[in-house]
Amino acid sequence: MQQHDLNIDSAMTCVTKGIHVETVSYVRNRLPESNQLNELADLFKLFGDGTRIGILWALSESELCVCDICALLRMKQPAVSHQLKNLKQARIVKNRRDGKVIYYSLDDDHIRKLLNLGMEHVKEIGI
Amino acid sequence: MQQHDLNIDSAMTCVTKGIHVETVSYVRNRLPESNQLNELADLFKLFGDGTRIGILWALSESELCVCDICALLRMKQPAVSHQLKNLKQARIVKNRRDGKVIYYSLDDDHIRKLLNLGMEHVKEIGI
DNA sequence: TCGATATATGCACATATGATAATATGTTAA
DNA sequence: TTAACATATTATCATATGTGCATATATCGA
Repeated sequence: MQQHDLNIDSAMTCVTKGIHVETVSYVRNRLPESNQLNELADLFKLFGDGTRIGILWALSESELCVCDICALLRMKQPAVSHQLKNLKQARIVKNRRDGKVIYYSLDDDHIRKLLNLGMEHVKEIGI
Repeated sequence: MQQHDLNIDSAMTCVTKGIHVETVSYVRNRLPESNQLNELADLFKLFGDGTRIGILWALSESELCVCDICALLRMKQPAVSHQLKNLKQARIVKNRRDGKVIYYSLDDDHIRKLLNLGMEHVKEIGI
């Protein structure tokens, strides 16, 4: 069953047949702008990695220097620095320098809340 | 400056020198088990994609069938089904069948809270 | 049973991404 | 200034991931 000859999006079929036109337009009006949704996705993407979640959880307990994180998570220093850079660009973490040592901490209390809320979900789901 | 001759992790340097041993062990005791952290990362990973965030936000407004989502997000049906499958496996969405049509909705109110909390952060950060 | 429709699945491919090694930068102390 | 140390950066590579195409499955109606 080929649909290549259609020049409208083949995905439109059930709606052009009028299945849930009302609902779709209702939802469309309530959907944030796509660039805002993309920013939201980018935020969550940074949480979506075992390494970074480890870093974030650690920082939610205490300010830490790069070496502390390396030791804690048994990671190489460049890998940690790389992830910290990503987190910093997104303003999820901030840092301060004290001599040779650079200390990182969470930039915002939303981050802690997101971690806790996510963990609640994980604990309830993981039967 | 090579450190290859060390058989301990080269990342350990600043800690083995005793920089923040106390802090590191404090945080280590408060870190969740690594598989729990990985589950948390997997949860957030599913939020970390523009397509899926779109789907989730849409479902947070209303139950929708696959075709509705296709129309709303202008995506091909297989792509939507694929993502819905991922979301369902993680118990982020659930579905019900009504004849030929399958309706999807959020499985859990945590999901809505996570979306809103994340969006709060995005709105505050986006100068 | 057959055709139409709605959704799911398997495969292939292009892209994104995280880790590593090597090296650079910046800071302190001697 | 030089040595030592903490951190950052760059380039490379292997892997993960999302999408599209083709096709399969499931349900309904004739």
